[in-house]
Amino acid sequence: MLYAGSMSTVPPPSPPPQQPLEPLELPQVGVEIDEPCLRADAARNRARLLEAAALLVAERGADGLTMEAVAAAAQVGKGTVFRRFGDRTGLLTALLDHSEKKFQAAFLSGPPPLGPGAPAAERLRAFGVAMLRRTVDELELQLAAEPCADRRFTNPPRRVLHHHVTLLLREAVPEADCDLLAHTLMAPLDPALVHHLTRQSAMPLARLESAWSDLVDRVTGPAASAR
Amino acid sequence: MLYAGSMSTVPPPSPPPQQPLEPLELPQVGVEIDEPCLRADAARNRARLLEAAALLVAERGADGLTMEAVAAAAQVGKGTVFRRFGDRTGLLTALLDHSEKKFQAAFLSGPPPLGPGAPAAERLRAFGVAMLRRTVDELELQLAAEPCADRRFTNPPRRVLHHHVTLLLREAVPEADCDLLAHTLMAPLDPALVHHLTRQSAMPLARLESAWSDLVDRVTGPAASAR
DNA sequence: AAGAAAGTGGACCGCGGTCCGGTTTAAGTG
DNA sequence: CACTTAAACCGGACCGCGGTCCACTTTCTT
Repeated sequence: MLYAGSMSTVPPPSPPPQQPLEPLELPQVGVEIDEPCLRADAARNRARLLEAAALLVAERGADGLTMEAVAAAAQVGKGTVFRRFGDRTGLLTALLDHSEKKFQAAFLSGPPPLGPGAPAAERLRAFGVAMLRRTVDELELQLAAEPCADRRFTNPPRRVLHHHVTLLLREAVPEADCDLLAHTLMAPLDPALVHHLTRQSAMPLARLESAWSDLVDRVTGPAASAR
Repeated sequence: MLYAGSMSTVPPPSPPPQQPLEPLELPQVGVEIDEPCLRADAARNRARLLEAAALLVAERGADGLTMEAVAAAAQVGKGTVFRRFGDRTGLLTALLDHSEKKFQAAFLSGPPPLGPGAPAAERLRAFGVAMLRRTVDELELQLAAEPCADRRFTNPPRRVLHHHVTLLLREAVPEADCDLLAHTLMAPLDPALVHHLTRQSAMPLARLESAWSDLVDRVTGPAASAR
């Protein structure tokens, strides 16, 4: 439970409560969040849905994953799917949750150079490479799970990654605007871009990796005081 | 006519031809493309549609822009809207076309430092600032017009911008992988990010601008030969 | 046992996108 | 100019999907 992935239900389904301030807590590294602990039937249906979804994706591709289809395959009402996962993106995200947590564990507490122990710049290099590999592996799902426009920077997994990069940057280049720099740095790891480059432009993964490395060098290098 | 904006109909509407190779020519800077020159009624309807669309956006916001609504407002069939603009994104893009062309003209042939005549790094700085301003101005439309995932890097306007940045980078840092670097550099100008930062995080525009400037410095600076 | 909370499911809605029979336009042709 | 014809265009019925809603059922607690 590194960031309270989609193991949990979509926040408070709907009814009364809604903390007025800090509606979304910045996911602290390694924080534990009490899982809502679903009711028996709900948990059963959740499992069935995930299983059915994975099956559907496997045999028809991510585009073939229809909310209605997955509901039918799991012998469950359509409304149940939405109650559990919020929307289509939520379902896709849940499918990626496993790998997401593994990845988080790797860079939060795994062995160097990805995990703590190595110098920041080196960790950044390792981070990009690992991320690229993971993205390529799950390209189809990652692409399908990408939320549309206004939620692209608001979803928890993304915020965890961004937060991590920000911390590393603060260590490597304390004088920079690390928050913004982190956003920039993460751009070449974006699934949509990776897809465009590797699939539509047939660019070898190695080139992406070396470009990432160069980028880290440039960014963590001296802050050319030009201008 | 800088890149054959959406003044033209969606490519060849549908029927027979389809050049097997180079289905989308990289928009050369300043290239002219013969406009299909619509039939009289088609041109009239196109104008009406754009007018109606602009009106609808003005009074109900970009989210209120429905293909059916704009068709009705222009007293035209729904099919016509799709035939003319391909899809919703196409319509939104057409609405932005005017400003797009103006912007292109500014950095392709306008006065320095945005246009030719200034050193590359300086042009890059100007480019980012201008782009940020424009994006903030038309945030709502830009956001709504953003194509989903797999077409985000394939649309002509984006390619023109990317091409331009690539050229400037080649001038400023010939030893780098300028194609990829351009993608990275353009990330902080992405409408979705700008929206997230300025609207959802209340970050002042000035900070984005200065971060851009710093970024250009870092990127065009010495390629720290670490590693 | 009984009430409250949580969960369920399928009818329903709106919108983006497709399709195809009918209509209009524009370029020949006598 | 009148007429013909083929291509371009039009429009609205139609489809599928994502998402909502709410009356009903199941589970949990005491």
